Amino acid sequence: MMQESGTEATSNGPASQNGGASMEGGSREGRPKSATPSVEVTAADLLHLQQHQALQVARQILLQQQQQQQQQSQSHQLQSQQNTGRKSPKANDKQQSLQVPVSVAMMTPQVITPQQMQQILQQQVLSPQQLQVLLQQQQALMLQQQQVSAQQLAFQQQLLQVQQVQQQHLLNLQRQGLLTIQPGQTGLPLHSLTQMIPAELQQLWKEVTNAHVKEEHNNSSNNGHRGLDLSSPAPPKNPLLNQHASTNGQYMSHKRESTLEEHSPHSHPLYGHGVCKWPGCEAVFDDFQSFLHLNNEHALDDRSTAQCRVQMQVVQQLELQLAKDKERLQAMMTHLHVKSTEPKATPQPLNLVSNVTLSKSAPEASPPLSLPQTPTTPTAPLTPLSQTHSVITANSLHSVGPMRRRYSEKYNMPISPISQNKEFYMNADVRPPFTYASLIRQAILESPEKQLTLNEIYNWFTRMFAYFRRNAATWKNAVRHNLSLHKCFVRVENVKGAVWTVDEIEFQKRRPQKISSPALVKNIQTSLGYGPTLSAAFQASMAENNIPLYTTASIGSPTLNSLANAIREEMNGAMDHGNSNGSDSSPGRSPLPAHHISVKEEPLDPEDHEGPLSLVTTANHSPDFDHHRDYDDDQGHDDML
DNA sequence: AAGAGCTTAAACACGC
DNA sequence: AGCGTGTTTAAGCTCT
Repeated sequence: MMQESGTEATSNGPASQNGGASMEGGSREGRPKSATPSVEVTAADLLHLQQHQALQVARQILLQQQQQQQQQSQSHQLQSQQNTGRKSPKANDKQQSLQVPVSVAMMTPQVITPQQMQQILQQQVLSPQQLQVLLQQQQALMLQQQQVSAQQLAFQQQLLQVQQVQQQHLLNLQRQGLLTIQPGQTGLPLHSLTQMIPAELQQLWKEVTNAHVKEEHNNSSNNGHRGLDLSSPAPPKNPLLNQHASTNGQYMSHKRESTLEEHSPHSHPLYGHGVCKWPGCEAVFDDFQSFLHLNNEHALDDRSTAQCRVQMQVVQQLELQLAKDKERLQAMMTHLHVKSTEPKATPQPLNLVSNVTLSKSAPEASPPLSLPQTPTTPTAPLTPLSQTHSVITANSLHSVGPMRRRYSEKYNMPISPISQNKEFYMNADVRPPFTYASLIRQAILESPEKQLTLNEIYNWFTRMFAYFRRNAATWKNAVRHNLSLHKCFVRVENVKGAVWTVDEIEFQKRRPQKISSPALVKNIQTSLGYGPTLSAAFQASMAENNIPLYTTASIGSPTLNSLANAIREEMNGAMDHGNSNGSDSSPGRSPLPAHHISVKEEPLDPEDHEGPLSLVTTANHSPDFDHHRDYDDDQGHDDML
């Protein structure tokens, strides 16, 4: 597949200068050497990610299906029950998945739980057809077309609401070039997304659908494979279905119209400021009447369905992220002993605190810095932004990312979240946003004895970062180079040979790089971008936040995410000045060429003390990768040369 | 524009 | 001779 080529290119050899690295690194870094167009790579990677995701989803669905099958015998009985008691029982997963969205949407649109969303999403991710099939099933069961219609309508409404929230994100993404959706072809990306599903997924799908479909639908005999083909309109299997399912065009149009009508004149969730807010569609309409294009352009079809799915995913991710950010905020406030004026979310603020204390150097605990005020303020603004972060799964990211972004390192703030990052970097071929020095330090500090042999350091790199599983010659050379170059790394002769240790004082002395406001602003702008390829900053922020860019779904979020991060960073930066510490080191060149965003993350997860690097693992308190610095730095020596 | 930090590449030395 | 480990130097970038 495309991605393959892209990936391969990347993975190629280190031999050629950056070989693989160059592609990723090169392009990302904007180095002249790499010839690979970053854009292409990005696209390919995205696809790759999408596939991964699709596979996962497929597996999940398969499981669900299996469960369902087991319950098949009961299904018939349940079917009758469905008509009456929907809320109840989850006797039948499948049915539930089908009904949940609908029924829930109708009653309490916003109350849909993540799980429900997930279910819906999963089902849909595979294919719109599946959704349709499900709907058909219901219909067949109910034999009440009206009901079906109502359900779809409700479902759509739900989707619309969700979209309303996320709409902007998608648009931003598009602007960045991540999504090349154009007004006319709103759904292309999505299509590609679903269409790119690998053979493996197809098989899975077949298994699932065949088993399911055959058993339940005699007439659907050969549709099993269709699920994947989102691009093609779903062939009507069920007469009833055809009426609306295939319709997209008309039947749904009617429905949609009614939907529109339901909204007060000139006000529709998908219509704002004279622009159609449908994801990827920025069609301009002078008047609300014209906006009826919604019925034509965004009727129920594969494309729209796929978009809805994506949107749902986005929302889901955002919800998760929001929850996280709330937690983070709470933790921050708790840590700073600031009484929150707002009702914040969950507790568990301790995390942050604990982290701090954990850091060995923490002692100096850096004065919480002068953040005091920040916390409160940020809340409001951040909230919205924070939503952006999509919490995605590690694997989803694509490797295109820019390599190192040191931003986060610069500031003393603990960087992001990370427990997830850990996994993220372990699985995603994404370059961690830290300098080699920082990574090496981390590796050493994580070791029980705070010392490692060169080979152990290598192993740590490969173990913790998928990115370092290739181009060994390149990064190993860099590791050695850094060990020798930086005073902070001390070689100690050992019985067995030599081991490397870290001289924290020296490490802290490293000159920190701060990002001035102007720069920050600039970064933000670029990241918001309107830049062609997904801005490095953007990626960086994602990486640090653990946000994989995965699917197009998350698409929109990143932008905001980076913005949010940038803001946070700025705040941090301000504080930073106070305590300069540079701990962090690393300024490495951020590979992000022109734009970077300094993403600084804050501590969010308790577990993650560290930034992206956080590696994980270390379950033990990691030596504070970042915290450390954060706090230590204050010591005063700082650097700033 | 200069200086600094970082990454990458590469040459070279040493020891096993 | 080959490989791993270390050290250095140099070039190219980005950021301040």
